[in-house]
Amino acid sequence: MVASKERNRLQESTSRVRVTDVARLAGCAPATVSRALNNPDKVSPEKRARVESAMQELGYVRNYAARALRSQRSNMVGVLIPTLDYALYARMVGAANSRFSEAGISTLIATYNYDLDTEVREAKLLLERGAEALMLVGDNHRPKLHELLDQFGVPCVCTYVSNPRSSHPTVGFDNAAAAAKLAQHLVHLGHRNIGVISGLTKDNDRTTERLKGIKSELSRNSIDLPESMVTESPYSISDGRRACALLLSRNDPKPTAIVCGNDVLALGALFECHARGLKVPDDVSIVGFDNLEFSMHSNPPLTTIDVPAEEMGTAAAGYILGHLSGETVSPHNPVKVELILRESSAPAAAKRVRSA
Amino acid sequence: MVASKERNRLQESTSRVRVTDVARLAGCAPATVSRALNNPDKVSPEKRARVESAMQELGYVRNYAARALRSQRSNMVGVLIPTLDYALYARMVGAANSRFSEAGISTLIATYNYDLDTEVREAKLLLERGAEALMLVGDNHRPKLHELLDQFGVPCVCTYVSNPRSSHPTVGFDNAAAAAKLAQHLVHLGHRNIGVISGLTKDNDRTTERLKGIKSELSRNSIDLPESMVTESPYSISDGRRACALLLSRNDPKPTAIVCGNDVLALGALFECHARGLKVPDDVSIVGFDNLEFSMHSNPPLTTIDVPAEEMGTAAAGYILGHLSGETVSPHNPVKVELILRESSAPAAAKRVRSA
DNA sequence: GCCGTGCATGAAATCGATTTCAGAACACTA
DNA sequence: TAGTGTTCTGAAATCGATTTCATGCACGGC
Repeated sequence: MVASKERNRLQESTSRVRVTDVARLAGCAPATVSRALNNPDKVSPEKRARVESAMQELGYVRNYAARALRSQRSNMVGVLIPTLDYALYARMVGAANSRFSEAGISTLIATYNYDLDTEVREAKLLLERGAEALMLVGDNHRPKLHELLDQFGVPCVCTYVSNPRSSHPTVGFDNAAAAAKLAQHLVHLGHRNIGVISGLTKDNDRTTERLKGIKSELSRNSIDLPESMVTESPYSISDGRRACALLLSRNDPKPTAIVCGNDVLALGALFECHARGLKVPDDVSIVGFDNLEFSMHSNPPLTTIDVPAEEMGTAAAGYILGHLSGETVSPHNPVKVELILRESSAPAAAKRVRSA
Repeated sequence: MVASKERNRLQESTSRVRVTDVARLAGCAPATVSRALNNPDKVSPEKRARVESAMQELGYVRNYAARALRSQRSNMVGVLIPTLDYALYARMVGAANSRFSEAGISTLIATYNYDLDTEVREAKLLLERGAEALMLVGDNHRPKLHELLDQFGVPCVCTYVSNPRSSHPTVGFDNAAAAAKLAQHLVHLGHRNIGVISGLTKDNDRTTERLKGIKSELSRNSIDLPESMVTESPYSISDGRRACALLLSRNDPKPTAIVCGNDVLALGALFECHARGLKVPDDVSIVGFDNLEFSMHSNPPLTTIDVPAEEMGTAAAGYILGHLSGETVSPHNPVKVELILRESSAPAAAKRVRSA
């Protein structure tokens, strides 16, 4: 019988069921229905039961637009990332989304393809949509973006970076320091001719910082890094190959090691070396960044920096949720990035031994 | 002066600027402001200019909740996928999102981790949020989900599948046929002992269909596929390795070829073969599915089925946009999947020659 | 010179849930 | 028993933009 009633109702349902309908059936005021929904413990158990069964019977579903309008809370947050094509961003968003979802918050997603002006436009849209907070990537944004955020009184959190001096909350790590660690590792192995395949640095403080970290570490060790040993490349395997080919085509001092801006580039470099008959790590050491899934399986497995994408996503979401519920949350949340030593890097000496 | 005014206003702005404020400054009615925003050509150029400058001056930003409530249009669509961890889904969502974004539509994202009951819950949430359409993956969903969709009168599109008989619009391809093509390729190469590493088939019609396609193609060729030659595995490289190890541990007739449910599993299989000193494709042929970025670079490059994720995302978004703007759009939009022949598959004979 | 047509405009109703405010019912204390 | 709280409830105002409906105006045809 309930089933038939329901079928009936579905067909009738040109106009949606509203709180007033539920209230009528439950014999109470709309206000009570609303309370039963939002503060169940403020409603007497009997009334609550009546309301609940009325909702059930009518197939009531909330209208969040109305709710958002009146309560001034959208229960949505915006996630603004460069692209979903890069696994680490996608995974970070996935993790954040799970966390938000648990808290009854929906995720609005927007991408800006590494273009900061697009980022501003998308951010504005997210704010108009009522996003209660914004999750960003990096700490380098147009001032306009922060103006908007201020205007709306909407908090944000910058992921993938850690900068205690930043006026914006961050969840991430020090890209320069992490990259320096990588460079240091190669230096300790005795490499002196080091090439760099950086990600594109335009509008991207993560790649910029990584490059800076490498440069400063090398100069700290009085190692020269000529401009011709540094290339920039988009994040794709093929581009990594191309960039590697470029570095290896140098005649003077060929690099005995190459630092890559991420593992995708490193994988490309690995392939290029194979293709040229260069042995990794005997002839060239290759190190990456990010520790993607395939990196432990590549041939040879990649020495890299492990970046805990899921952890960052979860932590960023946690920060936002805490902030939204009025808790005092520490604005700077570093995550640990680790140097993962695998077989793609080895002492520079090894090469000399081989060629001897 | 404008700047100082603006700064002032920002500080004052405890209460947000509304259409009535803009209207007052522009010397017109709120209705006109609304029209200037939504149907610019219904407003005289002079008024429009006045309104626009007033909006500029006050820093007006729309309140989409109010707009959505009154106009019954949220300008949001929901994207409901198993996970963002798998590159193909992420890329598909990215492409769809770009298309939506161009059309002024925002993307609400939700994941259900391959669990159809979670999918229903998340779908309900998206609908409550006002999603005007839902983009789904696969054609296998709980009836409840479609009931909800019907109740709300919200259209959906199922991606990754193509099934003209389905009552729901689809954008994708015939997984069984595509997988059969893969199997056929191996059969044509003379393989008779074929192993299968399938993705998990629970609640997943794509993997189920692929497995079905392989089975039927083999049986069509009178090739036996014992249960012990079929394993299921989550989508990770390590799991792929494990599954491959399992298949190779068979003693009786060892497989001379392995069909994998996707390229991640295939890559795992490749690694496992290397580890065991088996040459691919001389000792074992390995074929994958999806044509991920790394697949053309693996060693050897993978024979696989190319699945155009971006194209699917764009097409699905296109379908939804068309449907929403009242156009009559064809409900079934197949995308082309191609067998990509690379070096990971070779005639079965090659093996006998080697071992001879 | 008059009337019908069409366009720009404004006043006011409206979308649907939440929330404020005030009142009722009840319990508990002095 | 009166007084003081507490808890539950309902009526009505409210969030902010859109949209309907009606009006005024200009224009062109007859």
